[in-house]
Amino acid sequence: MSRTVAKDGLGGRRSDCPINFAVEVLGDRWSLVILRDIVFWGKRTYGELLRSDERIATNVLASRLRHLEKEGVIQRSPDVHDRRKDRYDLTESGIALIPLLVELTCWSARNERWRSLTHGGTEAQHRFVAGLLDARTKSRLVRKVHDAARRGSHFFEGITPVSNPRNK
Amino acid sequence: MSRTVAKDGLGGRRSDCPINFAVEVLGDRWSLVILRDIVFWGKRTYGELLRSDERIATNVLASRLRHLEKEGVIQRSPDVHDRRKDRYDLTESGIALIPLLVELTCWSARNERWRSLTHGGTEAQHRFVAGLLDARTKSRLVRKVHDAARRGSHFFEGITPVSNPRNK
DNA sequence: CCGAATACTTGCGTATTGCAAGTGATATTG
DNA sequence: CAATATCACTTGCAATACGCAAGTATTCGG
Repeated sequence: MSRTVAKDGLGGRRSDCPINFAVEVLGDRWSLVILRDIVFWGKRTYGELLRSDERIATNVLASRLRHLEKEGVIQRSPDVHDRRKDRYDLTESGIALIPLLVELTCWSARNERWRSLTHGGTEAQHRFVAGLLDARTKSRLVRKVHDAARRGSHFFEGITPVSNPRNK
Repeated sequence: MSRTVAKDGLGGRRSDCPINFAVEVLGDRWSLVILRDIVFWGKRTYGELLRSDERIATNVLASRLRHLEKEGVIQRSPDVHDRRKDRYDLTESGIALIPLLVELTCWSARNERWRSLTHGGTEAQHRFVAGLLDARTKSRLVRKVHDAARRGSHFFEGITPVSNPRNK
């Protein structure tokens, strides 16, 4: 018996368009920010994700995590060492989002409105963003982020983040 | 005199993160769908954009167009041939979003949940999506979409779209 | 056993989206 | 030139999503 899909064949989606599909999975104010924290900073628990620079509300985080799990982008599992905790790991489909996250970064990196903001963060972050402006370096970086994710690790491994000044 | 920015240097943004920046510009249920119609189908007027496959509500379209204009992604101008109409054209910043739109398409193209939907559309659309699965073809396609946009044209020029069966 | 940590839920106010109808200006038709 | 159609919206209202503060159940460490 195959997966249940409405008789229009769209399974409740607004259309069969691949861009619309991605928008229905990721098109909100938080999903991609959550995935950023998982991919680049290795956050894996609810509490870690809650402490994002952008200060996501606790009920919204819960709602987005369920959504992303339902869409097959992340997978929840109990933490074996601490039974209070759950882990949220990327699925294959989630790992496949890395080029998209890089492309978002790349677009902002070339955007004047973004560049005119005050930028904090670590040296590693600045070098990453600067590297994306060169095509060769960029594809090398995508591979690195990808490899880290496959190892169950994350890109800024070993780097201590510097938090948003607003959150002091 | 420089553009006014709040004293935190973030100009009202939630953080200085480039991914968050892109999310604040594009992270909603409609912005990328509107840009898809402009880039791939050459829609330029309010009425054309209103007739999207996904059936955007008229007030929401008005709101999103103002938002995208304010964010510098599109530019509004009166139609010289018909004074009832306005044109919405991509800015440089909007053209720079093409790789992102392609990446969204690419992710869905590899996603089983998307592939299991019933797919309509034209032969040209199917060939485009299939082409994205090969890296060489993909970068050639990005260039083609880009070139069309620079000419003030669009990728599926001359192709008549087939509409969503839901909208009959 | 007890206080702290963790992953949530609940309640409530505001903002965004969805739906249907209406409006004023311009273009087209007879 | 008058009637009608087209076009880009606006308005009103309901439903959903988001933001904020507080509370709860379970587990951990001591």
